[in-house]
Amino acid sequence: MRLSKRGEYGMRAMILLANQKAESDIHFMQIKEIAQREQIPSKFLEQILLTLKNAGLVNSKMGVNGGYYLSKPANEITLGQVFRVLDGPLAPIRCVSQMAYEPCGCPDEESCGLRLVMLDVRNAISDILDNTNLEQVAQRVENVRNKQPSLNPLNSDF
Amino acid sequence: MRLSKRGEYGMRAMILLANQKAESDIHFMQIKEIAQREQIPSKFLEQILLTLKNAGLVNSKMGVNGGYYLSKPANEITLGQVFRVLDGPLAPIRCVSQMAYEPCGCPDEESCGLRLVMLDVRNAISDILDNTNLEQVAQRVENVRNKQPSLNPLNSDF
DNA sequence: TTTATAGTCTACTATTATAGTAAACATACT
DNA sequence: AGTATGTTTACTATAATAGTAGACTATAAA
Repeated sequence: MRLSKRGEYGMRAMILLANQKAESDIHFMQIKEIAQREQIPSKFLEQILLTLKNAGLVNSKMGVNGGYYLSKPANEITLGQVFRVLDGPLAPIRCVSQMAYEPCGCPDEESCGLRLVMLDVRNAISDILDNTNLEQVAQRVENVRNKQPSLNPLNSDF
Repeated sequence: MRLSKRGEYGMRAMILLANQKAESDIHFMQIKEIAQREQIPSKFLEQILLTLKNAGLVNSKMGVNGGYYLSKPANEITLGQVFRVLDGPLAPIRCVSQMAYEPCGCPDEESCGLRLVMLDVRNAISDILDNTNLEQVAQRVENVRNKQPSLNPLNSDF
């Protein structure tokens, strides 16, 4: 589980799209606007959104006033899904991956200490990302924005 | 958190060294032997062990009957330490890294939804790797080996 | 004191992933 | 018809990964 730039940009774009959806029901958001608001190179973002579209997570409309939008309600898209599309398996090592298992070459997988621990890690990651959807993230963002208008910028609990 | 081949090989070597230490008090284990038992290219393993030595996690003795051994008791070396030496920060993204923080370029870090979630992920990973030491891994391996003597047909103990 | 053994160090290579850029093309609204 | 938008293909530069090769150095036993 390491987030590449592609993954980071794609996740941020999806979260932004989820926020938009909450505001007006179907808003076509253009690459240029997303790129500007999230500080992402727009040509790179183009590739990323295309990948997400091919995976069925977003749709788009061409032409004037076109743009991108989530293909499903925000609460039906998990961060795990987005991550897997852009950065592959959640597992830190293939021998504990659910979606892309491969033997790693250790002499005995059953009693491989590394594998036992990494399986725990994979499950911990999955517990978070597969159980967090875009709506929940958008909600968290809003909570932070509302609850602290002017307190200590380093403190995130109040 | 993604384990490279370097990381995987290094972790497996460390776990093997931890097992050896339990058996005879100071046993110098040679690169060749580790490479053979763990199926690791020995020239690559050489580099990895050197890195671990420079980080102070193992020591070595040159010459006839030389080899490598853990520089500290197995219960004082965590998987987190080994991982960081070979594969860098645990965090999936730099903006939530404790050891190698860097801003990621989002417009407002405080209210970045991605960052909030990734911080949870980082902490979940750290909870496991920074609280698991080589002795515990060795113990887990032994438990598996003892408790299932003949279930797995690939088991090489019989 | 020679010799075999074992780690050390410096270079080099091949492949893949990352992070883009550029330009032609297709579609849809006015 | 023209313009704004997404689509597709092709290209590039840099870095990381996964090694390999070979010379060098230290140790201990014969």
